[in-house]
Amino acid sequence: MQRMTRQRTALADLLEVTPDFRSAQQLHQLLKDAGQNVGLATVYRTVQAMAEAGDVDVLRIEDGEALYRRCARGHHHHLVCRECGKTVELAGEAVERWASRIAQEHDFVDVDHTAELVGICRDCAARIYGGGARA
Amino acid sequence: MQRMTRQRTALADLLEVTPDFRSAQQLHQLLKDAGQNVGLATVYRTVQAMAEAGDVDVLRIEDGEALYRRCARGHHHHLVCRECGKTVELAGEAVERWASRIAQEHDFVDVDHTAELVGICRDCAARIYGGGARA
DNA sequence: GCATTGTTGAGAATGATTGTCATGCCGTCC
DNA sequence: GGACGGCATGACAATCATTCTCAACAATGC
Repeated sequence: MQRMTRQRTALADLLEVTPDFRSAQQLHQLLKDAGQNVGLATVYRTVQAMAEAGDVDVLRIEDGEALYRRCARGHHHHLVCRECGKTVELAGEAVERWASRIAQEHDFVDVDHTAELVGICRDCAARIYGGGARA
Repeated sequence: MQRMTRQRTALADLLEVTPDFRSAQQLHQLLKDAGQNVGLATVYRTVQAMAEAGDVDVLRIEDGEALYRRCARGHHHHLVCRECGKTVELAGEAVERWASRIAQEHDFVDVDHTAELVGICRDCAARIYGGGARA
């Protein structure tokens, strides 16, 4: 049984109002800043349970650190701004089709796939490149 | 300038004959087993340099550990068997088109993407599922 | 050969994540 | 309302991949 504790409520509430991907360490700090003391181990445990339950998405950045974010149920992908963290959820049917076609072509079964896009959003591009066009 | 040292040669030779993704720790152990003592730090440094140069591919497994593998030059994706590690390199033009279309739709620039497929190859499927069909 | 300078390696340091286990609190039953 | 059983918590230790440090080393150019 999943008990609804103060800690889990606090973390769920925090994720509800946090639009960007955050590490477990960051979430722990944010809770502390908000006066909600929640143990680091509890943050890790809870966030992992939520990931398994499909309530949050997990993203691994370049150095292997795990980032979490509240997400819509169901399979989808992301487009993330590497500057500000702004995230767009993608249905990505084209990717599903590609993955299943490749799997068939090579006689693979039970094929899962990961597909993430990382770029720079319009606002950050304007700020960084001074509004100039850039491919 | 890049000097050709005994250590780099040994690592390059090892990667040349290693078809599957291996962690830096594993590569270090394999070198030791082969009588080629190469420091762990050197393995990490060398493998990272090779990754930057595009001579090896990097793959992050679920727990964040980095795996390396000799690869063809140029951008491509992978289809990996989660049982035996068998790897197929994919040109994946469909993914490139999808990524660039999504980037345009959302006004993102400088968009990189990752896309990896993980499944079970025909041989392993036959071994595991007893040769029966399975989607 | 010899100097120059990038490279190596042993071990310490880092930092995220996980394990430990006594204590605490939620849900339940009375 | 109050007791109880057991999952949940948290402070801290432990783990483990990866990076750092820096003196000793060895390619390369001459």
